[in-house]
Amino acid sequence: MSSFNILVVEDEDAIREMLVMVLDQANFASIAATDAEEAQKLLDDKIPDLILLDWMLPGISGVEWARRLKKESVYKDIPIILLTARGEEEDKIRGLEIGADDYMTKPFSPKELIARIRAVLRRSGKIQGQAQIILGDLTLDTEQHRLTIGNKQLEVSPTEFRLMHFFMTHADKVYTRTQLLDQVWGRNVYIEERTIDVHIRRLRKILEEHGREDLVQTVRGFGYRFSLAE
Amino acid sequence: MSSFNILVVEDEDAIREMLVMVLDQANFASIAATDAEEAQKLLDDKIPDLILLDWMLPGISGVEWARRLKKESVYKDIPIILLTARGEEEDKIRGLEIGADDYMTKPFSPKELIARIRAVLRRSGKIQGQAQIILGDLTLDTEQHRLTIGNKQLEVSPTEFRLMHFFMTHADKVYTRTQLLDQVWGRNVYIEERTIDVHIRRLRKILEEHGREDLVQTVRGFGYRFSLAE
DNA sequence: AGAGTTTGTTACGCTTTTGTGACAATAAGG
DNA sequence: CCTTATTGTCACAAAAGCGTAACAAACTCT
Repeated sequence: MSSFNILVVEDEDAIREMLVMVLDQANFASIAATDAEEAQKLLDDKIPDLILLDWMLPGISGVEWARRLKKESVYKDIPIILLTARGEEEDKIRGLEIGADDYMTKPFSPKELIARIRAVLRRSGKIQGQAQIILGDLTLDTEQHRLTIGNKQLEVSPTEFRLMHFFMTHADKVYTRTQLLDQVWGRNVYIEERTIDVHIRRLRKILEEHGREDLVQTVRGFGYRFSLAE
Repeated sequence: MSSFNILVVEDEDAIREMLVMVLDQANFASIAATDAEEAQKLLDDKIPDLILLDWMLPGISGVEWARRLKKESVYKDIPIILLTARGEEEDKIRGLEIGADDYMTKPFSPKELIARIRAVLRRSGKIQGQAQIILGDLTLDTEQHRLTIGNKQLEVSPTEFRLMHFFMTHADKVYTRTQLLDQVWGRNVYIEERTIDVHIRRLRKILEEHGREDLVQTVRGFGYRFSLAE
């Protein structure tokens, strides 16, 4: 995996250093700034693949700077992950509104951070995941965002697509509802486990309409399994 | 589904007791200490699967102790979840550097705690034992949650699966009904011992339907033994 | 703003699972 | 061979787990 360049904008020394360290360990190259002005200079020098941006910054705030970036065509495609100490929903919504690609609430584990960075890079097309997952006559194309069975295309909702994507990349293994929530919805989501059942039901219905009956299997007392077998 | 051993280090009595109680209910075995020194002794005695560590401790602080642990190869792989009171945000960040695996801010819900513990154990790979247990032509796959004999799949209930899992991982040894209840059902479950007999019967029936007669053997006066021999 | 989708939650009914008591069968020991 | 302790088997009721529909909230897209 080639190295990516990540711009860290964070005014607190301890946190900034920690971030750089974590990134380094995960084989990301990083450049760091303590405020928006400094960051802007680095940006002019070299366009990074991703920006880790603190919400609160001296001078121009992180959000404000991000908003400006997203308006300029040169920068608007750089993915931004916002960092904030407060886990308030309001901030999150505002952050995502201005076009941030993800949002991390401090404190976060290094592993989670890295995972999110990868996810964002993947989404923005910088990391090429496997574009097509093929299982039997099922094909899920992440680039085209299409799910086909044979040559027929299935109409699935975003959640169904993600669920299907997870299943197809983790076939034959049983997952509990909790695990599915973690993996498909995200770790810090607060959703009833029974909701999974409903989504499974919807997925099954779509699959049934195309003649596939037993792809999603119930393992009573444990969870669900996606498998071509049996 | 063997129980995990969790070391709780917390100086406030009420919280520590609450933790132990919650863990117990979730079928985790726990040992508790009130300070780092005491915890170290317990650690020397037996390596736990996870440590729940209060940030603030009398004497050596939780962070300091954690840092030391992470430097010693014997201990460095034990996952640590730090517990902190609200309003120590900054400190928590610093805790990341020492390699804690997660954080919990007091007060937290038992549900959340258990969820995080599971997540950490899952990440660190401890929750996944050996995926496949193979004994002769019997295969039990915990990931796929399948039990096969030759290439035929056996339809077993959750309890039967757990029982079979225990038997296959503890073949050739005799277990009393009490032991089986403890190991397969859980320590704090109160069930009649004769119930075991019924489950054994059900298991035998399924095995018989697939031509295996004497896998589960009665040792009169003691209990049952699972064995391929005889 | 409004129509149509998507998504999460809840409630209800059905099926499977599970624990238990009753009784039959079996083993042990004099 | 008879008595007693132990185990095997069955049937049943309670509980748990799951599928499904219906509803409401949130989100999209024009």
